[in-house]
Amino acid sequence: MDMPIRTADEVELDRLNSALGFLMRLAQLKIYERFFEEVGEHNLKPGEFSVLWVILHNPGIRQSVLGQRLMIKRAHMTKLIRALEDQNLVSRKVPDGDRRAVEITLTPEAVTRVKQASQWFFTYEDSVGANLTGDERQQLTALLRKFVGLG
Amino acid sequence: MDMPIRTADEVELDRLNSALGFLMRLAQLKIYERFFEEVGEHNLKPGEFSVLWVILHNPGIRQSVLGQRLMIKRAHMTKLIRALEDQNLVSRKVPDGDRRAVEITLTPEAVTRVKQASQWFFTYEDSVGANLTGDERQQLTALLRKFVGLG
DNA sequence: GGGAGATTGTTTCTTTGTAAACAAATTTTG
DNA sequence: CAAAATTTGTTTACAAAGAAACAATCTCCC
Repeated sequence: MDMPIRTADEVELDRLNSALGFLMRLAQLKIYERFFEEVGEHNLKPGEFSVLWVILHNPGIRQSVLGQRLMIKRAHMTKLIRALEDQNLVSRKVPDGDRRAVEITLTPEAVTRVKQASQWFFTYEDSVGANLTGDERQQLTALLRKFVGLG
Repeated sequence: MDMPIRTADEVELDRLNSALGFLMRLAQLKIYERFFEEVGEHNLKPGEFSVLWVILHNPGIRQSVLGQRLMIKRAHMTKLIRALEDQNLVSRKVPDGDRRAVEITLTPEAVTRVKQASQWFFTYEDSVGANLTGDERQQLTALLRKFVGLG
């Protein structure tokens, strides 16, 4: 009857079961967890990789713009960029036009490194959602892209 | 030509555009951000609410099981529960059967409080994904539920 | 041209969550 | 049954991320 639950599967979530925010959080945690199981310490974390990837494809991008697109707060971006600079992966340049801003570029080493890292990164990304059919995966990415407003 | 990007919309994401993990992270951040815009400080954060909600529907649930279901690590769960206990929202009991475990129950005050909070919480949850059609929203939740292995 | 206000990045402080080592109780197994 | 291994929760130390206050620069508008 009122026996306390013993296993996670028996837990009653009630309305939480169809709450989008809740499901999304669970999904993201699951992905993140799997990432470290599969990829382990590849010395470039997913967050760092995506920052470097975007800089690779948008050389000279400004910190603020990078942050807006990746939803990283300015304060945090400062730390990320400095960490990358310390590893000699990016260089910062204050443009003449606007001396408040900072434009970021990859160092040559980083270009090589990121291209190489992209292999395992996207291999992993492709394996995410292996418990869905191809169609479902396709649908899911399309819906998410619309949801976050990426045309 | 090589003009640096100026606005977030122009940023080239390349393959990141269809990377499930990346999109999921973006989606979750967007939800979280909107949460605080809309709900503000409702003195119960989304994480706390979901913990309390699950305890409400599974009285006497064990910390470990709760953590497994909500993907909260044991160390963190300890802190969450203690914080809730300090607010007099939950009570802990070591069961006779297994003296390592801790069974959690809501206090009567918490029952009232959670039921009340559930009104704004689920109102918010329903508003998440307002830029999708009803069908799309439905699809998305179904896909996420399958993805995380619920039901 | 010269303030009023907005942007951009940094710094400092705090919150949130994880990792690793531990203690106590339980289960497994030889 | 007793030693070894596992589970459960806690503690301590640390990393990731955000908030608020700040300084420098730029934009707008009179």
